[in-house]
Amino acid sequence: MRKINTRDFRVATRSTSREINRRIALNVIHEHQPISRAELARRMKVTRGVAGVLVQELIDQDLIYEGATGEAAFGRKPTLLHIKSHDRLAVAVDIRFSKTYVMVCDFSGRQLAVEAYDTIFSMPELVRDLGQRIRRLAKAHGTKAGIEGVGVAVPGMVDQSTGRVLNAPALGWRDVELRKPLAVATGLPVEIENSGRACTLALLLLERSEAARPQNFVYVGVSDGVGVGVVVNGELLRGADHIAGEFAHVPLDLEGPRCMCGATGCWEAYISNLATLSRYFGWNLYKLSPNKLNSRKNGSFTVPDLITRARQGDAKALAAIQATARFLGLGLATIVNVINPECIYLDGEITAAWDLISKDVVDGLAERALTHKGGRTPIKVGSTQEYPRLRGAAALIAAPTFAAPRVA
Amino acid sequence: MRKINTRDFRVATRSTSREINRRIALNVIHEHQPISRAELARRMKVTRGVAGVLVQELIDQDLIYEGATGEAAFGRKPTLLHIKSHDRLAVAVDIRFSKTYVMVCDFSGRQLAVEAYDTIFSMPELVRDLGQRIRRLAKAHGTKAGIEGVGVAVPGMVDQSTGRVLNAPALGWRDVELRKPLAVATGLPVEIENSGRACTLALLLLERSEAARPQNFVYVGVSDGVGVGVVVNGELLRGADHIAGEFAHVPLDLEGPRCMCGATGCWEAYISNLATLSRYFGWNLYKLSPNKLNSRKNGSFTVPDLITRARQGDAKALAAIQATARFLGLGLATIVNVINPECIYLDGEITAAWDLISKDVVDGLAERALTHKGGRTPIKVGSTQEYPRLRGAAALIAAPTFAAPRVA
DNA sequence: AGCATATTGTACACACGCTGTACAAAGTCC
DNA sequence: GGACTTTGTACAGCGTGTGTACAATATGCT
Repeated sequence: MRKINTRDFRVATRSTSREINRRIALNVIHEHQPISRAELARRMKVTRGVAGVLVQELIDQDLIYEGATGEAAFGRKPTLLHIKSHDRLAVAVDIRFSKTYVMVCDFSGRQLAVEAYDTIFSMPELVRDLGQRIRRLAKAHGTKAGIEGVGVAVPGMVDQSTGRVLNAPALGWRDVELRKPLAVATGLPVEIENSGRACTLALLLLERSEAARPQNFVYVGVSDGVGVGVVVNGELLRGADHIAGEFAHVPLDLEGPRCMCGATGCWEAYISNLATLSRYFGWNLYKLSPNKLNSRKNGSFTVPDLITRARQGDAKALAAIQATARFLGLGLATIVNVINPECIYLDGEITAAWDLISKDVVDGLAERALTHKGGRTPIKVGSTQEYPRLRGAAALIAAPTFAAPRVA
Repeated sequence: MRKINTRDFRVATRSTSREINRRIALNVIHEHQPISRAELARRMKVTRGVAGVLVQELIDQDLIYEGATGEAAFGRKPTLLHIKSHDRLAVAVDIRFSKTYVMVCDFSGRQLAVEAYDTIFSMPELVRDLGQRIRRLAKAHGTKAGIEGVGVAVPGMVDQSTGRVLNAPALGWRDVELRKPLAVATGLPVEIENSGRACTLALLLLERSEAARPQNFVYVGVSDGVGVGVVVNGELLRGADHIAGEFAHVPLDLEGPRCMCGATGCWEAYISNLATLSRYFGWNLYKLSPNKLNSRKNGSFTVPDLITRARQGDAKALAAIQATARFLGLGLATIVNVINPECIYLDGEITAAWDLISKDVVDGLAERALTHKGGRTPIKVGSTQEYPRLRGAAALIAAPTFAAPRVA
């Protein structure tokens, strides 16, 4: 039951129905490709005539193509339709504290080239360097259609409408303009987004492996920080200023350990990789300044190393991981009580130890979930794909193709 | 950018455009009534011809009517259109720990009759009694069109799709079926909803006083418990099992005071009326059992009394109220960081002391808000209407008239 | 080979809905 | 009374889904 926005609505014209149905057809083809016109018509519950017209228009728009002839037990054999994603290219950029990754890929996420190098933090230099790399990569790998855009994933809060990075403590950025200068330097459309939310977009709009992907889910990526993306009714929750979904800084305890954001007791301060390592090494996060927190992350001992020790029988290592797991579950309970998603996608280094921690996570979740069913919200662990952040960045460019047209 | 649900979509038919535009017209008329066909056409940016047809259909559906002739400086005078709400009636029910309220009202929320009586907690009796009252009221006040439905607001979690009350600790209900038996007892359609969310629906879809009502906002009602309703993109956040938006039980401190829900440290346990009174009287909520918590609420000394004492110079009373205000603000910060609404509607007894507490609330909010702008999210205080919960209950019946048609 | 059967894909008449133009109705100003 | 303005309706035109018909293609059986 959605309210019509009486100050910003779209009246239906005589081409609105076609726009809607064309987009539905594209999504059905995307999910069930390869698929024939007749099968499309059955799934859409329209006549084959209309399906044929919709398909022809999508072919004219270069969004799909006719592939080989399919098999059928009886009757005329169908011509199968496919999404045209192989020769549509995007550049994906993932800027992290340690490294910056740049990838050229097609709209299905297939990698053509990947580069990684030490992140440049100062702003004019970063744009100049990144612009040169992207132009070089575009020249080397661009098809005749060229690169259609640059998607950038950043560990921080981004006003996606203006392309400004509002606050990225891990990079030391505050209210930095990035989209416009990078667009000028590359000559391409640029989209910037928080890395967790970019991953969420990739899950929502590009992933087609899992047939039953829900319209309401939450993505949680635990790494140096905690990135969260919320999908409500098939739409990424953005909020009034495009900064919604920051569950990472919801407190578990107002007087808890210091967080990189400056506050205390944030969920992130309990479950980030740094927090897990701190438990093992006995660092006192309550007394560290935000600057010193950052320097700790440069250590050579990582969470995967900690998991290895836990598997080798180091009881302290196991205890540290399981303590994180409990707090992870307690924070997920907040997400479940507030968003009530169909499922939660959990990603990050610590998920490699899922067999060791799943009980603690689920127990923590059930402990504070308000309903029995909420406490049993399915948690799907680990990304099947390499470079989830880069896929997310690419999704920023590729996803709008499949989005529903705005109506009413 | 919304994803099309490929397992549950609606293809546009040749009447879809008309459905969309008719509903837009209804909403524009609702917001700007009285309004002429020509003015409607200008606001919708369609020709007067189409507007005329849409209006005729809405008249045929008995949703609007032609009123008096309006004034104009030049030219032919317009016939003004109005929403037909006066002879469309609903019954609203508000079940609370202390009293149960029943109201007959029209679709604009205008009261025709109100009754209040001690709440019956046991289930077959409640339905029998309520059914009798509603049938009697319907007979006394029903027009020829009759009553169109019964809306019930309950302090607890409700699966609005099945009409079951999943958990209402204040009433001692757990997984209670209410909609179906009440529908049988009254012979009317019945809708059940959490009281905070019902109020939110009323704000979203019925209130037309405030021209600039946002599409993204949060309602927070502080009373015996804390009711929260979240509106995202003009739609009430419901979640997979219709239990989303429970910010009341997000913890401020995992080890905090005992809450009626059974957990500890919930926001509600810091800011409910009981929590405020406990601060003044020195009750230790950490050590009280949930049962005893309930009995405390029966006391004759209320928050309004406490506010009176604070205004009379009772420093302890003022301190208790302001401590609540600070925690109120800290919890609002979580809402702002997670939902990022355009504004927050705050209601409840304590808002009568807004002049005494606004600074503490805003300071608490700014303290943990992740962005400067988020920390300054406008807070709109107090309901202009009497019986906000009853208006919310009525909205359950009246609101669907104005909802956007589902498309794609 | 020839026919019945089944499925795919296209064509066409028709109904429905928005668009743009024209015009009658109604009222003000000079 | 005539020029002008605004409201409300009528109508031809075009876009789009609906339903039916039919050609194209392939299998199975006689």
